[in-house]
Amino acid sequence: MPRTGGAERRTTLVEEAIRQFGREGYGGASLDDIAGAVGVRKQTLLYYFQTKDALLEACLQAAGIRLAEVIAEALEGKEGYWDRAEAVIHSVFDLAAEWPEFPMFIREAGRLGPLAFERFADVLDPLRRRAVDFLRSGMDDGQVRKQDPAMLLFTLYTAVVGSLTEASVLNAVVGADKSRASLRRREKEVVAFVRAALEPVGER
Amino acid sequence: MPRTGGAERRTTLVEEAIRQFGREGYGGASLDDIAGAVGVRKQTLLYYFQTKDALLEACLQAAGIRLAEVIAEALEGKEGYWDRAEAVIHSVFDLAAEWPEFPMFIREAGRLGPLAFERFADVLDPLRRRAVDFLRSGMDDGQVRKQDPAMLLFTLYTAVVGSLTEASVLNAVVGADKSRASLRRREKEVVAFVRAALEPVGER
DNA sequence: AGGGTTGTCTACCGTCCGGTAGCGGCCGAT
DNA sequence: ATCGGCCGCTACCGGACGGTAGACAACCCT
Repeated sequence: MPRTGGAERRTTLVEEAIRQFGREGYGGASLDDIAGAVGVRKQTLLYYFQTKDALLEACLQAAGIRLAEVIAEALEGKEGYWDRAEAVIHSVFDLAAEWPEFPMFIREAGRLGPLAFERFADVLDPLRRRAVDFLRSGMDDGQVRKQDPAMLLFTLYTAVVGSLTEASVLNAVVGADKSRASLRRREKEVVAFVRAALEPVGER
Repeated sequence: MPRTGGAERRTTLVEEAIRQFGREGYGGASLDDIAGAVGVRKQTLLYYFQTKDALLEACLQAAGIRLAEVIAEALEGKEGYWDRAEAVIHSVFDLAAEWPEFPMFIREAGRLGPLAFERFADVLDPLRRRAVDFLRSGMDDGQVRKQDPAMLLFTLYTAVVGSLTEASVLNAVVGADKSRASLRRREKEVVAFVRAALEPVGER
């Protein structure tokens, strides 16, 4: 009933949609529930986004922008190969701590097929290129183990996103707990793992 | 119309359900489609599995059994830490090559919550324990970098399953192709990555 | 004051989906 | 030959969901 004003309502709806798409999956989340969670009727949601697919696209773009911001901010003023890699991982874990459904949503985006994922990835493309160049020059400098840099980036991605999204597996394998402390432990593990995988022979 | 005989029909339905649950997700796959794909009506499916949930449970158990078989077979006659780890990864990639939806289904199982995942993981629990012991003794022997073995197993899991399921990401990051050769390349990458992450200081 | 725009609502539609009811054919045992 | 269970079918139900139509209220501009 209260009129909140267009732009604000839009972003609230997108944020809630990301939460629910992440938790329930795109198919599993209903417009009714998303709208209800922000205190509005489905038809109001459909006023802002003419179709469920349009809502998804808005979510994908918003997620891409948000992630790009977070990573760019983490890179500011960081020097040295390892500092930068660690800062990126840390920033993503921070984002996941404050917004647990965010990585889930990204994984769901991948599941929805390449077209959907591109909407998200396009925003991040400059960062992707930067990361590949970063890894390649690290290899040239002898600070990173030599390998295909794009493939390495993919593997790093899967390790980070996986450790943020596979809660059930974590529970079954390790005996999880959902506390923030546990998240930090996982971050440390991923950082150690990645560091070990990155460092070249004789660097330790 | 043709009567195929109970047990055979059951397994055919389960296999098709795993395919569709993997591709479309649990919510996205319909009983009509699953039944239709094996040439039978939905009501016949419901004759074998009284409810969609029961079908899911059968799939989870079947998937657990299948994976346990594949891994156990891969471990037969293998000696040495690295041979065994590599053999397990290879066997999982082989399974994924012949049945691409299988890893997708496992990931979906994780998404459906701890209860569902346990149905799958319980079958694998002996192997899980074996893997943890294996990693721990490798650490004691100085053949594996020291760390929390359960956590390490989790990270290995995410790296392998991630690289098998995040096709859209692979496409966006590397410029994918879905050929079998590309799968082998990814396997080599994961093996190299894991090896680098496992080996202790000064082992190279 | 009043007309257009913006935002939210009620009411409804068509479709799809999981699940129920119940019929009928095939087949082996008696 | 017939009877009972196994197996597959047609027909249907109730509910959920995405989306449409249109009323109505608040606000803004002139």
